[in-house]
Amino acid sequence: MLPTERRRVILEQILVARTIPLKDLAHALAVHEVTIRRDLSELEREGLIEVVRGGARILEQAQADIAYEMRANRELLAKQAIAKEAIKLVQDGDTIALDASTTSLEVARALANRGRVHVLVSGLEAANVLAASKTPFTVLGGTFNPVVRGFSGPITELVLGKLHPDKVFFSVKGLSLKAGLTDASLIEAEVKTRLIKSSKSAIALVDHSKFGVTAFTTIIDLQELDSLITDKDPDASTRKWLLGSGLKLIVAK
Amino acid sequence: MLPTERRRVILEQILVARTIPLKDLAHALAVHEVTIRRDLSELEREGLIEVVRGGARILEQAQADIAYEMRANRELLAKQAIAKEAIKLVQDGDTIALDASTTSLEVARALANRGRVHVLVSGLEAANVLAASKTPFTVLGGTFNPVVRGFSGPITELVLGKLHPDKVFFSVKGLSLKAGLTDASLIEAEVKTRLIKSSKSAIALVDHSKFGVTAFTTIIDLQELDSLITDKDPDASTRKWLLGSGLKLIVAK
DNA sequence: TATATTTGTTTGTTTTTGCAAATATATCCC
DNA sequence: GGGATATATTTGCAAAAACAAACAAATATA
Repeated sequence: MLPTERRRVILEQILVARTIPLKDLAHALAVHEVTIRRDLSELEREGLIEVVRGGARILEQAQADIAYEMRANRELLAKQAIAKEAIKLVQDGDTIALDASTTSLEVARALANRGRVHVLVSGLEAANVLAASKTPFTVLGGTFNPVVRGFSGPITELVLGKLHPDKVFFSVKGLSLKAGLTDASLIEAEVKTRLIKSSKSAIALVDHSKFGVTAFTTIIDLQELDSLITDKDPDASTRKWLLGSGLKLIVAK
Repeated sequence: MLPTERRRVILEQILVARTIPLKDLAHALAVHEVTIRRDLSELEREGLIEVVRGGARILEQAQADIAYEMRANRELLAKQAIAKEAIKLVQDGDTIALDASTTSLEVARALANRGRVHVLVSGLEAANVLAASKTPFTVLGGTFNPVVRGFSGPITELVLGKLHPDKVFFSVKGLSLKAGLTDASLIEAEVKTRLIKSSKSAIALVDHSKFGVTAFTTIIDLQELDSLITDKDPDASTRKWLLGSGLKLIVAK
């Protein structure tokens, strides 16, 4: 088990148990106590927990942040740049829907202090971020999917049938000429598709690492997309293809 | 139990009871009296309490500060004891619904490592706890209510109309002879009422601090309740009234 | 292969805890 | 009030647990 993974598990345990003996952690993770001790002081240094004699305790104020901090965020800068562009499209009074992606999470963070919008989220971390702010928001119900840390399934679809947000921001796993916008799992793709179809305007958030990637299943046709925000100019042929379908291409600097 | 946690409990007990015999603490926490004594002098050294013969007393000046710090964990031991009893009622394969109360949050923590159940939650913290565990769960959708940190509103009700959990655990603000089970806000009460009506079995979680309290609005009639779990024996007349309506009264030790 | 990082082991120190004896304080009874 | 008695507190000590530091081994990385 990787050290970062081990620390993530430790955080999970502490989140559930609130306070936990060092011995239990060492036993559960099958490593020496010294290792756990070192992990704990590292986590304490990050301000996530408090080390006490015999173990560790959760910091009440960090409780909601922990789930978010647990995620290694790849391409964070790119996602933040994209999120910054995304909220420029938001107008007062809008209802904004966000999928459960990490890019949308950055949009949630950017929206958090904006006010005068209502947000519809399908991801747990986004809910935590917004709960910590004053932004009103609604959670799509549904069964929790640990992989994407979002909600999906029949309940989600039931709710989506009733709601019609003004704009939906969503991310994808891949963007390629041959397959269009693709995602890794059918269930998640289904939620995204429904979100997009129910909303008045759909904006895809696609960082450059997704260019040329074809994931498992196609989400929607390009024609249904209103805008696409990315952080780097795509190559000429992709660019031509994108613009050809009439969408607005926004490249964050 | 970790030493720091023990001291927190001591402080909480003193805060609740204002003055408490040392013997009771030693017995409740299952440690030697001298240990409690040493804890007390430590707390006294921190200026939080005053040690008196036979026990300790809260310092009026510190009371406000402590109360704030402990609000989140108030009656934690009682809630944990109740939660422990609650999960004894859970059977493999059950679908369990939890309201957004802090008592139900403790039930979520207790359920977290149990497995073989599906949980339906209406509170954000419970969702975070279950997400950190391996327990499958579904979130009722709805608009976030910052006061209770849970979801409510038309979306919640839409979802509740479709779901029928086996057992619902819920907490109340007050339990009194004249008004029955009461809660503080209409919106939250509405969610609870719906949850209870949609589920096959309703179990109220009522710690002793709720006895004799009448909050704003009545949730349900006692007749609709299957069980009531508490941490202290209610007085004779309340007890008679409760048992008279045919419910099962469980007192956690 | 060499270097850096992580993990485990050993050893010594500190802290915590329980027990018991000694001391202090309250309580009762006359 | 003056013991006698009971109860509470303090103190010293030893066992156990937790911790820190230094070093060795294993693993990963260049």
